[in-house]
Amino acid sequence: MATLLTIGDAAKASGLSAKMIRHYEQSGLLRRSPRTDAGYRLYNSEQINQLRFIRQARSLGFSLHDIQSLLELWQDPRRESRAVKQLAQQHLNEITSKIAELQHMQQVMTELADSCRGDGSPHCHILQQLAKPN
Amino acid sequence: MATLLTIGDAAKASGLSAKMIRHYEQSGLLRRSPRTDAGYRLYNSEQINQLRFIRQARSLGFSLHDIQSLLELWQDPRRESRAVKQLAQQHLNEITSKIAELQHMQQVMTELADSCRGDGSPHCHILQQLAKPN
DNA sequence: GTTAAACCTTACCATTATGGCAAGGTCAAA
DNA sequence: TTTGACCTTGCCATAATGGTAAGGTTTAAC
Repeated sequence: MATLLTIGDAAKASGLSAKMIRHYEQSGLLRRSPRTDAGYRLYNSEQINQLRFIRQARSLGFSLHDIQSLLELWQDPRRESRAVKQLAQQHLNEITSKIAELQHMQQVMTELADSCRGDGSPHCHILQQLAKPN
Repeated sequence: MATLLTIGDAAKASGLSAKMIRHYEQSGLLRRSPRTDAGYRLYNSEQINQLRFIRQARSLGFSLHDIQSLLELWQDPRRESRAVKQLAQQHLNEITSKIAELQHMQQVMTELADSCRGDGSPHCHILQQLAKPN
């Protein structure tokens, strides 16, 4: 039984918002979905799987652009896993860079926060540091 | 000697782009700067210091919204360092959250990447995992 | 059978920080 | 005077998501 879901139910089933599902369709990530006579979008289980795929990839931080590639690879029986792994590795590298950047901020911010009394006096090492010419 | 710089030189002196300096002015972060008769913006050393302050706060990841507060505190001789520290601590918490989130992605992505052969075969654990109903 | 709630549709606006481009004015040096 | 390097404003774009508004549809209750 090809159960067809409207967008609200598809959203619940996939964990995405209806708003985003429409957006993905409009930006070419998803094919234009079949409609009822009234124009309501309808989703079958295959499409729900695709939505879940997108949600999981998003939760790993993949961009929609990368997800488009991942979807194409997923649906291509002649793909080479090399291509998938390369995308994954690139994304991993970006994640690692961002972590490093944030950790640097974290370190400096921790030092700054520790060096500020945080009381009723105006003296504040944080502001002093930010104001330093450097 | 109150040396006055045009926006390009102010940009070089502060490490910001001219575009962003204009944007900061337009969004209310900076007071509208004095102009020449021809309408060119002019910056004195105090304003250059303010620009540097902004750049350093940006490099620590503070939002422009927070920077507005920091600038106000900086310029208020009756500030309480408590207020500054609170902003810093909040920002630090956000950084820490983002790091945690990214580290989670990093861990999952590492496992996924490791589980993919990355060769010419179509078999790919990464795609399998993304496609899993979960 | 009508009505009301809960859906759905599209379209537009907002966010955040930054960059690009275009059309045009200004200034300085050759 | 011309030219190149500036400056101006204004508009558009990015990425992913949310909000709102105006209006059509479906379903359940009365």
